[in-house]
Amino acid sequence: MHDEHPLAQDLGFLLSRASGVFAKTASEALSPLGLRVRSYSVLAFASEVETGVTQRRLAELMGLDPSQVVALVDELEGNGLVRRVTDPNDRRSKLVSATSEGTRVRSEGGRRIAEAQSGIMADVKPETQVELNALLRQLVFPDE
Amino acid sequence: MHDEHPLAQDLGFLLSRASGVFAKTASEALSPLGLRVRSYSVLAFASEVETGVTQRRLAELMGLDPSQVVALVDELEGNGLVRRVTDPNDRRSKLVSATSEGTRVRSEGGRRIAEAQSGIMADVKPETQVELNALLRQLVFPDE
DNA sequence: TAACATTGATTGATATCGTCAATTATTGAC
DNA sequence: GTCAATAATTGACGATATCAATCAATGTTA
Repeated sequence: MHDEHPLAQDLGFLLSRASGVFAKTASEALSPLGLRVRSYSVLAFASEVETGVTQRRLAELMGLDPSQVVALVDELEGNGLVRRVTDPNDRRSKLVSATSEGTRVRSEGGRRIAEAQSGIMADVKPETQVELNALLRQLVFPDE
Repeated sequence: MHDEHPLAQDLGFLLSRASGVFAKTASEALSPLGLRVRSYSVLAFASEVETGVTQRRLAELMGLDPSQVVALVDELEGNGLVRRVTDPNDRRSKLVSATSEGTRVRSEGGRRIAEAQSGIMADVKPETQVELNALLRQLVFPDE
């Protein structure tokens, strides 16, 4: 085992690079749908719950500044993929939910991404993939 | 085990978020040195080999467009942390190498990052960390 | 050797992303 | 009823990603 790279041990560096590999693949897979990776993520969260998700929660889930969520939802709403309604229980919040068209596009996007990325982890044992998934989830969402 | 998040299974999403956690930590750790994460990475690679690294190679290692490397090296050179000399064997290439000051700053940066990130993986078994490292390396540098 | 394609570095343009400060509307607490 | 806290929004600015075009040097080939 050689480690000529000084950053080969640097987990942050490796995560960033690995993330880039996936992001690039996903980006190309989504491009025909007119979606970016970010937009797709928002759409996916908005598709999950019938009643919708607040933008505050979206920012939290995605690790974004709330102001970025505004722009993302603006765009998706403009394309008719999500709707944004004031939460009747708290009129400060807006509930973002997918339209039927949004739900359809989200599914299509999910399929495309899965297909495009299927090769990346092909050499990795399934149980290792499961372990990796659990590890990252614990790291990203420690409270859940 | 509940997975309320639609993207909880999405490895690309998790990698991106995890990468963000590390990047933010590293960024704060490096800020007192006047370095960004990217600059530090370039400096680290430039510190590794006495003779220096070509910018082409830097772009490849870091997954960047060559034009981004130009700006990064410009900045580091301006701060006296690296030097850039024409490769005598191929006058198209520039060899980037760390100055003595650059080597010192790189060490200091490495220490700061390690300290700042020590807590993040504290709950993860050492052998799992090793496995994760190997997995990501294989994914990012499949040919090495 | 002269013509041509390729490569490495560079510049510039454009779109996206990250971070912060400030504002407005609404809610909660005292 | 006043005041602090919260959710969304806008605007600004620097950082990042991507791409096209240029220039100098090298490699290829007729």
